[in-house]
Amino acid sequence: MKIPSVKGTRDFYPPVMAVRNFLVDGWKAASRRSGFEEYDGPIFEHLMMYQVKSGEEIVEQLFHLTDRGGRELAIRPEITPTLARMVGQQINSLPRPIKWFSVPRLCRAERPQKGRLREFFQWNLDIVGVADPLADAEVIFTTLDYLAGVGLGPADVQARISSRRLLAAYLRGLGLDESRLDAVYPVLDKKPKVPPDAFEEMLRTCVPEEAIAVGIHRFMELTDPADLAGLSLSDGTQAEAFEAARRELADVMRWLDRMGMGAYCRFDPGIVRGLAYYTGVVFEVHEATGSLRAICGGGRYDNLLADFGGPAMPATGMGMGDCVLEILLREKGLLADDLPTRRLDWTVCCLDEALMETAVEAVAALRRSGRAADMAYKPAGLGKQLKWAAAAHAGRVAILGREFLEDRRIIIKDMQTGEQKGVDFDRFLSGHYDD
RNA sequence: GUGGAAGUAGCUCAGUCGGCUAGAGCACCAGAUUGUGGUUCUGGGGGUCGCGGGUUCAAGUCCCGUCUUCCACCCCA
Repeated sequence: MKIPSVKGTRDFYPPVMAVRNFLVDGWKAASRRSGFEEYDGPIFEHLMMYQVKSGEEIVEQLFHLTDRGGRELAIRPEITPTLARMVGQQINSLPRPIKWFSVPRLCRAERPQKGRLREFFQWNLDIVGVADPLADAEVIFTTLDYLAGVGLGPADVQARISSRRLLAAYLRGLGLDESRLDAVYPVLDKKPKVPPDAFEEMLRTCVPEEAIAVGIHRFMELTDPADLAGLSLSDGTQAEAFEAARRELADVMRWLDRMGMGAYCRFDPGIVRGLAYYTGVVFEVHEATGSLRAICGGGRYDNLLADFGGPAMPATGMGMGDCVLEILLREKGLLADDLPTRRLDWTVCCLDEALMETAVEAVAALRRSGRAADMAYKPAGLGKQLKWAAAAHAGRVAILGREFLEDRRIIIKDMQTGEQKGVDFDRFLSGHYDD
């Protein structure tokens, strides 16, 4: 009986695995360049962990199971709750600042579509314990540093940055009650994604008050953060909060400019982020034409640790999935379609059955010395073996043939230059591989 | 969860009005090739035509169901 693969999953055959490694290795390298440390957690957690801050619908999109002890568990759909748990458990002994990254494998029981599967990898960056806008800027910088490193310029991708705190202060300042904010966020989040009149209708349904709706429009149409100063709020307390959030956002933009990423960044009041998760600066990186879904998203979530029963602790972070990124890189021609699946320093060509033992000895010696080396299981024509060596991206080839039978010499061929020379096999075997 | 399209070799696909033993290219394996690199030529393996049912003398082809994939919604931590 033939068993099919599971809906929304991928098989990573070596060439596909090479692509995945290309993405993951790049993520890890960028993280380390910015001083982040790697962590990971278990692939499943108590179901409750995801019910704490999520609604029914999100729980429906979890793969959940009951273990033999009756525990309700779920495969992780994100790693931030795990991070919050891990940090909370050892908060008093962890050196600060906590700058951690991870590339977890995540699962969500959603319907697969372009740029979204049921199992995927996601690069996560988080800085815990730093309220300074410099930390937000550093998360965004590291994200952009990676994207720049794989060849995406400011004409290809743009970081759209805004602030939940700014928006909240503004909405309260317009007279919108605190309790209604969570209902308004998803509507504003939709603005760039739906036609103007559809947005208008959603907004009016949610905010019937003419004056408030007009005020929201004024805010949503801004493009220059400097214009924020021109928005006046009659409520003194909110005006103060608004001003504080405005400075904070301006600081983030200023730091990013200093970090050489100014061309990638712009203020976009349409960046709200769907759920009531974020508390301050929020951002998304989009492909310039906006044809794909967001490449990544993140922001400040100062309440999350406390929500998970930990201490109050400021935090800011980012998540980037592999699916959309791969589509984008492919579209832009930035993904080689022949990434090597292995890279050998040496292959050994054995041309004579009588030399098989010597060939195996040579391969093993190379391997024991730390070099990647391989050989065929049976002697074969030199042409065929060189073809195989080229396909395996071998740097050099050691040829065991008639020279060995004559006077124990082997031929070493450099596959880049094509140059070759004869060397004494015993000298070679005693460690002179690179002479 | 809703709607649309598609499923034929490992991959990309052809297969006429329902009619002969279901084909091509690529890939893979072997040989030509008994010592020099992704060339060329020859040969080979590989198919329950997604699966199940129906109509028919006859189904890859028509009908129904189902599964999977892709696309658009819902949602997006």
